[in-house]
Amino acid sequence: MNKREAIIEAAIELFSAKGLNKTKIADIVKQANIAQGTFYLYFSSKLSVMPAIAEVMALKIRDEMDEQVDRHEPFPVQIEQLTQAVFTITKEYQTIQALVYAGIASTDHIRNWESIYDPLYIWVDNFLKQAVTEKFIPPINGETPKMVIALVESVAEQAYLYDEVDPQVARNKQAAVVTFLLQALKASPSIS
Amino acid sequence: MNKREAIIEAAIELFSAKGLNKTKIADIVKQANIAQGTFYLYFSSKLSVMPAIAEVMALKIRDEMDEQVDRHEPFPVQIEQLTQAVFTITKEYQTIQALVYAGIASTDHIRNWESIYDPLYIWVDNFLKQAVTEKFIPPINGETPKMVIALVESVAEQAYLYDEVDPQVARNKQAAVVTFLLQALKASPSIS
Amino acid sequence: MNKREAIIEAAIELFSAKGLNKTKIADIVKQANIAQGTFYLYFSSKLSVMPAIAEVMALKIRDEMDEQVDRHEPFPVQIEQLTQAVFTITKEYQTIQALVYAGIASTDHIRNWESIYDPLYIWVDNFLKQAVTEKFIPPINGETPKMVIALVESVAEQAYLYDEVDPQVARNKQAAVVTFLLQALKASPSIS
Amino acid sequence: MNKREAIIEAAIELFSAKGLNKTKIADIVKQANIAQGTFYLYFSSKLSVMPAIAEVMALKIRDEMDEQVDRHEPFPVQIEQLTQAVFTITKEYQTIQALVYAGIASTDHIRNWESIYDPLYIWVDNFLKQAVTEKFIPPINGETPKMVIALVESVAEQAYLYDEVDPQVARNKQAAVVTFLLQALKASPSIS
DNA sequence: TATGAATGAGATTTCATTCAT
DNA sequence: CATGAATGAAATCTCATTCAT
Repeated sequence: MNKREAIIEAAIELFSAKGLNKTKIADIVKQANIAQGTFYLYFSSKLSVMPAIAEVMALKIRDEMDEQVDRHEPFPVQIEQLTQAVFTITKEYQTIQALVYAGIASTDHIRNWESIYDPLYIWVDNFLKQAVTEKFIPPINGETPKMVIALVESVAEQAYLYDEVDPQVARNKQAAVVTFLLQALKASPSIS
Repeated sequence: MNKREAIIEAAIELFSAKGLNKTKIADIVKQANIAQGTFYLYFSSKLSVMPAIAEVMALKIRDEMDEQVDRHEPFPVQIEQLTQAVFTITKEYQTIQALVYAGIASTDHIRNWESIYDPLYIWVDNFLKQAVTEKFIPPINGETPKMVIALVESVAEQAYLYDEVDPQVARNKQAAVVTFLLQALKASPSIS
Repeated sequence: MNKREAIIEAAIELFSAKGLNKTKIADIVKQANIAQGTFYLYFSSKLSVMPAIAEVMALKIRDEMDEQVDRHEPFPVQIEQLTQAVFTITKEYQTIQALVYAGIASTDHIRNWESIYDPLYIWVDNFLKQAVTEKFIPPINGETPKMVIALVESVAEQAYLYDEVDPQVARNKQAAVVTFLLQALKASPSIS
Repeated sequence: MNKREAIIEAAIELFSAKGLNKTKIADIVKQANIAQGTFYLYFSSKLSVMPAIAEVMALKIRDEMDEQVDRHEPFPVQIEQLTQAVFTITKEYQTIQALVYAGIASTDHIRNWESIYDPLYIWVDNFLKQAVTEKFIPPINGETPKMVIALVESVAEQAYLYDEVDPQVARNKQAAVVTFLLQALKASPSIS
């Protein structure tokens, strides 16, 4: 079994559950079933795992979108599917997005951090451009993909972090963000 | 002199400058000019200061909005002023904003998060409702104020977090978020 | 209300319940309903309360003996009543006897510590001498009173400290110590 | 070299010399020649060393008895030798004995106290049973071994705890406890 | 590569004591 | 006499990191 991946997986799980500060390297190695010293063969410190985590998380969201979004559906449905993908991942991995920020804030500017999120940005960018091509929405600004992701992630976090118990609350928030997004993107009313 | 406030102020200053992990309680008490033990009369740990900081930050943003937004201007201008307020505070307290987010998310004092941000939510809610009254925008969803804040904060963080030197980038992002917001709110085109 | 006594009473209760080390002066003053600083008007330190406690405890045991022992009963019954008195107090104030030792061991030899226990020794000494006079037992050694007290206290502590749950165990131990004592004192078989 | 044993040995030495409160964990690790953190690999706190110390002390007393008691001597002599063993160890480890007692009573690790003293109880139990077999004493109660130990330990502590300079006092107490015990055990008068 | 006991610097935390009110 | 917030020295404890195996 790949120990590097085991570390990343363990770190994601523990950071999600206990937060960055309360997770000790001792916890990570225990969870990953490796020896204390082995950690340092793959990473130089706790924070140095963060970029790898961010990368994995970005891919998880992208793949979830890829899986859930059906390009044959009307555009508003696709938008709903897209938000659903983010909500699903956020629910499973709680606060990882905030932790990524924490990682950035705690580090002395990691190079090309943004590029780690590129696969996700590119996917959403393509998604929106195709919608433009298909005349579902008017041409978009270059910042739009990032804003779409940021918005949906923020709402998803608020849905699961603070209101966790009631699933209806999450559904309301998701509906609201879908509407908000469709308006922001000036989506043509679907013919349905 | 209020020692509790001195601690919060010192913590904001030091967390901004050195980050959460590199700031020691010893640093905070030194900065606040109090004894080591006095810290524990007011807070139980370093992280337990975060909610108080979040409260202060929410008020800072609200007050900045209150100051910058001119209700006599056309609505799109007001939206620009509102985003400007968030960008101003985010720029000044770069890391604190991410830290509030992540720091709080990393602890278990999260429960009252929503109430901490209430003053800000209420301000934006009133702001939008007045815009509805004045027919600048159609009636809004209850989740809209939170989405507006979340969106603008996310974009502002992305603008300033990554050590980007170019101020033009921030300006672009701000312009993009203003446009995005106006569309999402279905603001009537200003007459200008 | 007498604050000095309030402190002693609070200390007995807390030392019994939490032990010497885990009891803080802050706990004592809280329990005694006085201010932190007030403690130092009556005692110079936590340990300096110990002699006062020992004094109170010795008197408690003596008074309990005085109350329970009926001089008109046959001697073996009186011995049983005497042990009963010790068991009663030990049960109520758990480990105080051991704590008194701890106090001694933690201090740099308190003067005339033994004299604090004098009232109890004297009572038992008188009790035994009367039994000698009444020919219940042959003449006793000067150390006997202390040995009687030490033995009964030790057994009582073992009864309540480690075997606490089962009341039958305590009863067995008490019966055993009564028999043991009667033999040690060479008590004449009672006529019953 | 076994670090756990080094810690226990160092703790015994230092608690004897300086008492429980004045002995710091820093002192123990220095004496044991290990690093500060290593202490916590073996014990969770200063007090949690006490049960281990108690175990060692019980074994010391048992071994001393085993060495001093000569089964070929008349029974009263053996009893004297047995008490002598306790007095010897108590004199050598004055404060430790009281500390074991009080220290253990002050914590919550008490549960296994009886099992810790088991080796000693078993030795005395065997000793007394052999005396029964050899008709030196009539059959004994199950509690008797514990009472014998408790009594002799209490008297020995009283003899040495209060800094009494006069060795004659200790000798008197020992003689008294021997007589007391022989009577309690209903030992047949030796033929001498 | 992999291990995990050991390290020890440096962090957090405690709490007896003081002192201005 | 009484108070209790403030103190800060000194303690406990943590945990990232190392290194001999």
